[in-house]
Amino acid sequence: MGMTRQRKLILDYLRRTDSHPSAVEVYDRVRKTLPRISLGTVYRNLETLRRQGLIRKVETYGGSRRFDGTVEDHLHVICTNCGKIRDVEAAAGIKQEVFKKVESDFRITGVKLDILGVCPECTQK
Amino acid sequence: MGMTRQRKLILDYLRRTDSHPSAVEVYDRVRKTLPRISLGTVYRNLETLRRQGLIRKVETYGGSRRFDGTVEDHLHVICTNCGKIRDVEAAAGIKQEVFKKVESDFRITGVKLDILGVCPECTQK
DNA sequence: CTAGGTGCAAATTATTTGCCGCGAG
DNA sequence: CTCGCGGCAAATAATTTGCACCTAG
Repeated sequence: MGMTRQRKLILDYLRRTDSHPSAVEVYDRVRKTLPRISLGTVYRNLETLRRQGLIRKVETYGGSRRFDGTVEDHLHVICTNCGKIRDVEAAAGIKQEVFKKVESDFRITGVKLDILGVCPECTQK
Repeated sequence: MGMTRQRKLILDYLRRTDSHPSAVEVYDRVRKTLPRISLGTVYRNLETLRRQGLIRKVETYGGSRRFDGTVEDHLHVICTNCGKIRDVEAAAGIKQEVFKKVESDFRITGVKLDILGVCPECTQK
C-alpha cells in the first residue's frame, strides 16, 4: 500500500525533528528534496498519515496547526509569545486524575491538556 | 468610554446564553435587532470586549472560535461529534495540581484544559 | 468638535478540493 | 489498462483590515 516518495519524506522529517512544524514548514523542508511537490500534496499526506496513526495533529491557540511525529501520549508546552511548541515531562496519569474529577451529562471520552508558558528565548527579551 | 448599541447588544447576548456561540452565530442573533450591523463590527467588538476582560474567547479543535460571556475560570466539555460546548463542574484547583507537576525550561504561566466527550443528543444516535 | 465606531468590501490566512494527467503495478 | 496519487489552481472558511462616513460624548 502506497508509501510514496513524498509521503515518506514528510513522515521522515516529522520523525526526525522536534520542532512541531506547520504544514508550510513541512512543505518548505520537503521541497528541498522534491522541488515540485505542492502544498496540497503536503496537506493531503499529513491527513493520510494522521488517519494511519503515524503522526499527530497539534492544535494551537491562534496560529496554524502543527504536526508531530511522536504519537505516544505526551504533553506540550506552548510559548504564548512566539508560538514555539516543545514536549514536556509530566507525571504519568495526570490526565486520568483530571478525568476522575469531572462530572457531566456528556459521556466523557478524553482530556485535552496543554501547558502555556514563555520560552527561554522570549523570556530574555 | 464607548459602549455602543452594537457592543452592548453583543455583550448582553453572550451573558444571557450558555451556548458559547461563534462570531457568525452572534452576528445572526444581533442582526435581529440591528439588521444593518456588519460581521466585521461583530468581530471587532468581540475582540474589544475580550481585551476589556468582559468576555472570553474559546478555542476549539477544528472549528471556528466561540465566545463566552462567563469570565470566571471554569472548564468546558466539548462534544467531539457536533462541537457543542458546555460548562462543567470540576473540583477547584484542578489546574493548580497540573501546574505543580510540570517541569520545563519554559517559564510556565498557565494551563489550557478542556474535557472531550459526546453530548447526550449525539450519544442517542 | 473629534476620537472612536460603523458598514461595506476587499484582503489575508489556513486549509480543502476539482481536475486532469502520470506512472506503478 | 486503471487506479491512486500528485501538481496546479481555484474554492472555502474564518478572520482581519482599509476606507469613508457617522455619532455619542
